[in-house]
Amino acid sequence: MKKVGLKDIAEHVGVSIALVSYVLNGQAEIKQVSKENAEKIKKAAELLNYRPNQIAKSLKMHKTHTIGLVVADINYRYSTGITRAIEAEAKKKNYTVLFGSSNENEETFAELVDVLINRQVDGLILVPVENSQEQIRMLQKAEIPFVLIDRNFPEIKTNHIALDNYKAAYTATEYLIKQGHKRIAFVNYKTTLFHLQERDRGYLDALKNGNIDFNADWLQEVNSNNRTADIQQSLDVILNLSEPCDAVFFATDTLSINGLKYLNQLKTKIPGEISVLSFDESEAFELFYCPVTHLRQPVEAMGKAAVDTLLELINHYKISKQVSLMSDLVVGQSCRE
Amino acid sequence: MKKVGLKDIAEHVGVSIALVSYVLNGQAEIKQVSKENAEKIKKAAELLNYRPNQIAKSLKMHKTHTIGLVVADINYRYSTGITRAIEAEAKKKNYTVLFGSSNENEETFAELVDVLINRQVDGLILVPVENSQEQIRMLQKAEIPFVLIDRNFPEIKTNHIALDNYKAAYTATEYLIKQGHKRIAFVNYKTTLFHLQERDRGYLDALKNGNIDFNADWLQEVNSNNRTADIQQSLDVILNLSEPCDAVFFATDTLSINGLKYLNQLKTKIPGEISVLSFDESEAFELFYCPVTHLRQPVEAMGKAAVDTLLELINHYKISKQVSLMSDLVVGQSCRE
DNA sequence: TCCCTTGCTTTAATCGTTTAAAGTAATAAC
DNA sequence: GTTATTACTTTAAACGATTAAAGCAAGGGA
Repeated sequence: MKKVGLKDIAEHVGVSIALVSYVLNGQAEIKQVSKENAEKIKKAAELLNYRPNQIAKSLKMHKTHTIGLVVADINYRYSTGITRAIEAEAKKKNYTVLFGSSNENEETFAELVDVLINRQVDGLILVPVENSQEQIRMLQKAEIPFVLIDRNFPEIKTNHIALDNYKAAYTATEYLIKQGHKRIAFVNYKTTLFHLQERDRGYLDALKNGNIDFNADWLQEVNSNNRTADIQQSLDVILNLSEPCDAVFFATDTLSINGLKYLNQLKTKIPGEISVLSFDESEAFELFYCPVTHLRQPVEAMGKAAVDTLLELINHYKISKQVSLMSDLVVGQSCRE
Repeated sequence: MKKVGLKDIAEHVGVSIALVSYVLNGQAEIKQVSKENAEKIKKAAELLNYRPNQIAKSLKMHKTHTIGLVVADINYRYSTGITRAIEAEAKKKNYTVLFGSSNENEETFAELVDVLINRQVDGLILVPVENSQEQIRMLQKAEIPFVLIDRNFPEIKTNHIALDNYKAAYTATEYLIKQGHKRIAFVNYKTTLFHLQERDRGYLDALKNGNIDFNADWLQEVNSNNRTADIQQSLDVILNLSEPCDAVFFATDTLSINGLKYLNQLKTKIPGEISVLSFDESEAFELFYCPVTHLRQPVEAMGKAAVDTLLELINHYKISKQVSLMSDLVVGQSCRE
């Protein structure tokens, strides 16, 4: 079964290709196609099971109705959430999503962006990886519409959608203080990523405003390529201080999962011996013996905002938009009351 | 910054477009392009930062170097695993993956397949949903290269890659019997999907060959759109039989997670009061108080097999390939020793 | 001198669409 | 009875690449 094109329909009906195109694009009225022909053309298209060749259309129209999405790691819960949200929103707007996962790797990220551009995506939604500033600047110079999501670089002015990480971390820490915790640890990645540093800042400010004297041992930094061991070491430190911590706040879900696994191993009782609070949610929390109190990101809203912003950019509204969203604190039973 | 095309390079160097095309496609030798020009052209391409327009190329070549992937639900652990595997393998072969999630919905599935075909993907890798037989037959009639993965319809002869579900369920059940269990329940979805029915068959045959008299109450069927409640009811049944079950085998990870949550709620001790075995793994198992014994699917091998098979089909080798893979039994501590 | 290679380059058709612009009857206006 | 208008329809040039086929010098052989 060979592909049927406009030509086939035109021949079948006995009119020109142009007429067929007009009718099938809903321009029958404006181009004053006779009702008779319009009818015949529609029937023939149906009969021959015509599928427009989007490739040809894209070439002519300089629009592919495709947006490219690069997430940091498809294995993150955040990634599947945001992918789903973006896909759903894009579909509503009649766009297709081409997507890839950089696995937090700079080269892979650059490659993916390249592939997507070569495929003529109309725009990009990106979760940038560490040290991808040059790549981002390149996109700006090339005037390719894009919006950053989840993360951004404060030194580069971009359109981006992100959580108010400072406030989120602040709120969570404040919550722990209100619950009566006096020695709150924070486990974060050692990173140059702004959004994670903001979480540090929120944590520290909340302590200060809560009149808690910060002890440098409380802020533990984990190296992402030595995660498991580093987390264990971090927890060993905060549990064995002369005054051990009574709460630990993990800066991401991956940190939480690893941390909780180790705490399980140590048979540390939660929240009896230590309270636990996590940034981001995880499917794994569902089966933990006590529901983990965590910050939930509004992925649907983020996805929608990202797609909306990108489409505005694509449609040549020269806009500058920085959307900052709030997280919800989902109270479980992993923090002392 | 406007897009640079072959024309721009040609003008810059002062040659024809054809020459540029030859050189940039590595046909310099065979087309006997002078070294001088070849050199100049390559330099100019670099200088102007030329990116070939894949759309135009695709239109001419009738090949997009894109494969379409439709998974059942991006939230399944299996989906992210297989997506990753397929992406990686496709990348090696220089193909891009366009993907979508049907959310187990028949219409969404059909729509996605349609969109992908309109985008002229070279072929499709599909996890078909229930009642999508017509859609599959349509693809065969249209001679569109595709391979089914994870699931297939025995009544339609297709190329497919799937687990040997019968053997996997058989092996797992046999394992439970060897561990001394006498009353083994199996919780599965109520479904017409062949691969899930095969799991039933494996379970039943293992019981028979293990000389265990099957009790109809042991095989519980859950309605997927009333999952939570149905699972609870199922567990209530098997736990409250005059002779309660001493093991429960869940047919999928989603069933396991829901089941374990309920067992947690009931404070049923695992494996003390009941042993648990799960098909598929889940991130959630990591934080369960005892590691869950489960069957692990070889997603990497499946992804590779799917891509390989599809590319063979695309390259006009008219093949018929049904790949059946084995799962591993990952022994945890959720089954009585 | 004429023709045939050889070595290199250009011309032009093509892929399947879109869409200005031009063409063509029939009807209306003067 | 011309000319204008209306109501359609077709022509043909794009879009940016690929690639047969044709073109064109310069050198070699007769």
